[in-house]
Amino acid sequence: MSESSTRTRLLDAAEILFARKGYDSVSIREIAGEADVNLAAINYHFQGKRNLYVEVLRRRLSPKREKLLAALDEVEAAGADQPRLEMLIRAFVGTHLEDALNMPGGLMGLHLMSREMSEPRHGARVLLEELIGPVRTKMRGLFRELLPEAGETQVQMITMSLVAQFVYYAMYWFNHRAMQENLPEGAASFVSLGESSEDYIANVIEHVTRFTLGGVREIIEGGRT
Amino acid sequence: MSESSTRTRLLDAAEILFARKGYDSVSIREIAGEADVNLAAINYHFQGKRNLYVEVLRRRLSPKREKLLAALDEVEAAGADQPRLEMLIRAFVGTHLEDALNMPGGLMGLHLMSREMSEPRHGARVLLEELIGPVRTKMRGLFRELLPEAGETQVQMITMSLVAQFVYYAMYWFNHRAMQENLPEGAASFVSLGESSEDYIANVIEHVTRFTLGGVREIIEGGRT
DNA sequence: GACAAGTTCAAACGTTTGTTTAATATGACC
DNA sequence: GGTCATATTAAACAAACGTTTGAACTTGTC
Repeated sequence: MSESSTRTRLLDAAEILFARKGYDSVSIREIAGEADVNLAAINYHFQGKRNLYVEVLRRRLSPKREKLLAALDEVEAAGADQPRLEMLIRAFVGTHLEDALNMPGGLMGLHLMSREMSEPRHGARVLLEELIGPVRTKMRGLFRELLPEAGETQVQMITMSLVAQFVYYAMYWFNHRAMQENLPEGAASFVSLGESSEDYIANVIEHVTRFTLGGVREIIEGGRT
Repeated sequence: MSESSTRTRLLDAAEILFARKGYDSVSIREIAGEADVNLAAINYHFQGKRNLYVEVLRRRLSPKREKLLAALDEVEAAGADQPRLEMLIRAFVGTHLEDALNMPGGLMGLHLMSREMSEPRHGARVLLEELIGPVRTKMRGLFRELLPEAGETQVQMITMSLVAQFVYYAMYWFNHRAMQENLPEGAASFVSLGESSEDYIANVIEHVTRFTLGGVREIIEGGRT
């Protein structure tokens, strides 16, 4: 059935389980079982549970960082006649969500990063060093160029509102089935934004982009009727 | 020192620890130790760890629900000459964040609910039944009244973008110290939005309200140059 | 003071946890 | 075919987990 290496099978199984349940709620026996691998293989290949977790994160970081920086480069290179602010927002949200769709395990990777961002524990250091730091530096530079009137705090909060949205939407995609199951009988049903993940992601990208665009305009130019 | 009852001390300690680390990462020994209470008291008063968690959640739900519904009632009663959309958004965000500030343990309660929303596990049912359901019903009604042009999906996504932001800002408030500590030496520092929690909450309320207002306008009225 | 209900306590229960060990299997190279 | 590094395996390890037990201790009532 699965011809991939023990190491890869462990990473794949661990990624899914960590994303779904969180670090402490997953036992290495569960991971080994899911990967159809002997228990001790985890410590042989990764020298412990924590390092397996870090490696799961790390595997997604470099590709994602490169894609993000490349997408931002494109925005940077665009002419001033183009809607560069909208391009920036769409590139940022789209890159995060789309490679989550196209890459095997990508959605899990995004979900895992979202989880780690809202509860930084075992992988915060590597996440900050290898992904968030470089990307945010470039994002800030672009924002400052495109929104020269904006103050430093405004740029920070705009970025947080932007990140907050796709992090939340990513988490929601994973959790809303479980939530549906837990629903009491009479309760209102939850949001359903497309049957497939393709539909969902496309809808979210479009919505978050436009919503953020409006938010930025209100923050920067607002108050002038 | 602490004259409160064993039961209350357990709820207080558990709330802080569950919010900070998550359900599975906290042992009942840790809780009992923090509350300065014997280990077995947890099972005596709460019949188990899971039920303690549910009771921690439940303690915050009713007051929060009443405050939210009351705040929304005020908006509903406001005259059409007032900026009711802005009032609605500000009431929703403000109620969530402000009673978190004024109530002892309130910030922990908000953080705990944020966590449970992004990772529904042990308390999802009670959270949905007792808080989210009734409040969302009223929110939807108000949105439909104030934004008659908006479709059902638009209202849902606007609400999610709104919730996403203050959930993220609540989490950020709790985590950014830990993140700071984990920062590598050369890395860029994180956002600092006010020294005190009062400053932080006031800034966040103002920002999220205006950002969301702009987002809503763009979504509903946008596309017409 | 004695009884009863409610509460706290130290100790132990059986599981499950992450990790380690030592033996075995596998595959490449000479 | 023998040799060696790499990889996998079953078994065991101590530690930590949630929970239970039964005795000790309060507290209120007569």
